[in-house]
Amino acid sequence: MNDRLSNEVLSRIALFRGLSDAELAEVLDAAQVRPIAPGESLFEQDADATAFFVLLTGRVKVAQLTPEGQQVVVRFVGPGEMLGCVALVSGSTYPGTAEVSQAGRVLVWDGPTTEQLMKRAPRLALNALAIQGRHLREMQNRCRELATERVERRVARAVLRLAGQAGRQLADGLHIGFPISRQDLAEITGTTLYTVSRTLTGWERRGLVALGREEVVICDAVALQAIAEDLEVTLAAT
Amino acid sequence: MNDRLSNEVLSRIALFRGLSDAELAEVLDAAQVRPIAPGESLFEQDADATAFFVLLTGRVKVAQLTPEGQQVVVRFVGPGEMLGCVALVSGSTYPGTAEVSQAGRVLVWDGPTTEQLMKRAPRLALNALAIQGRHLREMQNRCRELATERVERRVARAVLRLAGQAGRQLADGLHIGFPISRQDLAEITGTTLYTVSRTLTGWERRGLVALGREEVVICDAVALQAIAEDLEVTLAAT
DNA sequence: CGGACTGTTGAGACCCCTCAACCTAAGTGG
DNA sequence: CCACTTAGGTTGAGGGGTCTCAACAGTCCG
Repeated sequence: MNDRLSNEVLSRIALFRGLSDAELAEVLDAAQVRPIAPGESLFEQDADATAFFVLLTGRVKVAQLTPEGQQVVVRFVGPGEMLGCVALVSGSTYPGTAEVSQAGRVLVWDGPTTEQLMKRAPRLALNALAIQGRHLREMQNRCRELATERVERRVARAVLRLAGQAGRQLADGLHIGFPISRQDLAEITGTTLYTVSRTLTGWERRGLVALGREEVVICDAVALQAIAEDLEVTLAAT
Repeated sequence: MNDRLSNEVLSRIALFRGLSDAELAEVLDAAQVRPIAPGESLFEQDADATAFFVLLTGRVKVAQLTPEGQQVVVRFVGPGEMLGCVALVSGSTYPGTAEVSQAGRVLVWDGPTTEQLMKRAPRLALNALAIQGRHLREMQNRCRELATERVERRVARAVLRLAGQAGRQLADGLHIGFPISRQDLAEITGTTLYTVSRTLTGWERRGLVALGREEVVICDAVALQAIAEDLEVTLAAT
């Protein structure tokens, strides 16, 4: 089955870095390849964790639903990233729901297989640990931002981060590579779609961004960076 | 050196669960035991990660400092828990500063040794992965709380969580096992010490808690739980 | 063409932060 | 043992950043 997976794709999967050819072959042999379609869920919040995923292509949104019905986006997953690792070994439940937003393909392993593979190829476990550590660090940073920073700065950071993850430079500016609504941005930054809308409109008036339906185009990345970072330039424009 | 570590202590260390006696001996042989004193730092934020710790006894507070000088508490670490795992394999920097708040002892390994041990005993890596996964899930929950919930509820949750971690039931109520200031609670919940003080005083008037210097005693855990959870009882007291 | 979804904008309220003053308890040194 | 210092805590007044609610506009789609 691994003849269908180009080396070029595999080499960009951080989880597999440093594995020997033999180990890689064993891991891939144990995997299933599955197509995923928009709207589909890879897993549901609070369901028992039964599978571990690596996204080959496409895009997935992982979100938590609060008891009151509010959504909070945990993260956006792009090609080459892993999913469902939190519940991996501990045999617990998924902390959120993984909804496919762009079609693509995933590699899937079940729980016992994953554990078995990691025991036979410790490199795999170490890679997973390192990647998960990066996720943990990111969540810590998000907590710090939520606790200490104003909404405008959080939105600026979120837009820049998304552009960094999946940005494409076109003639009119830096586009985010997938549709993203005001509601999505609100759920990422922990605010409301109203406040996001006001913030973005304000930036558009100052020429920092261009707006569209489910679209944000960054025109002046430097100025956005200034809002996101400490540099309170506040050059009394207008 | 492991003759100085009682089996009773070792059995409570989640990281070592499921290791064979031989593996455990090898891991412990590679470790250094170090006493730690209040005020001391196990590691500093943004310093290159060089060591991995397991806390045997004592208590450690891990906090992030924002560029503006505000502190955010990442977590409190108690006996048997591991520290510094985020930077472990990835060879990156520590995401926060680990300050000792109660004297005790730690086990220490350096980076290469840790990696070596995990390769030889995959169970160790899997345990670390599971524990770190739990931490990640907790951070996700905290983010959700910060993004969607009122301060009073966040403080209630924090107090209950701390009591769960290190609570001791005495005659006058459930004590948190270590001194904790209003400032600490503010840094945990992402608010200010003023708001924490007002919230706690309000609870004290209603008989839910008793307050002291760097001390909070839970008198009515059920009522606190009601504030922390959805159950807006709001039984117009007074 | 009508409905559903996404986005914008205004008005009002309120939660919470900020600043300031003051209080109490715990150390400290003469 | 007492003045002094310091750290932790409380409380009040005021202002402002965001949320909430509501109405409306633009866009996509059957």
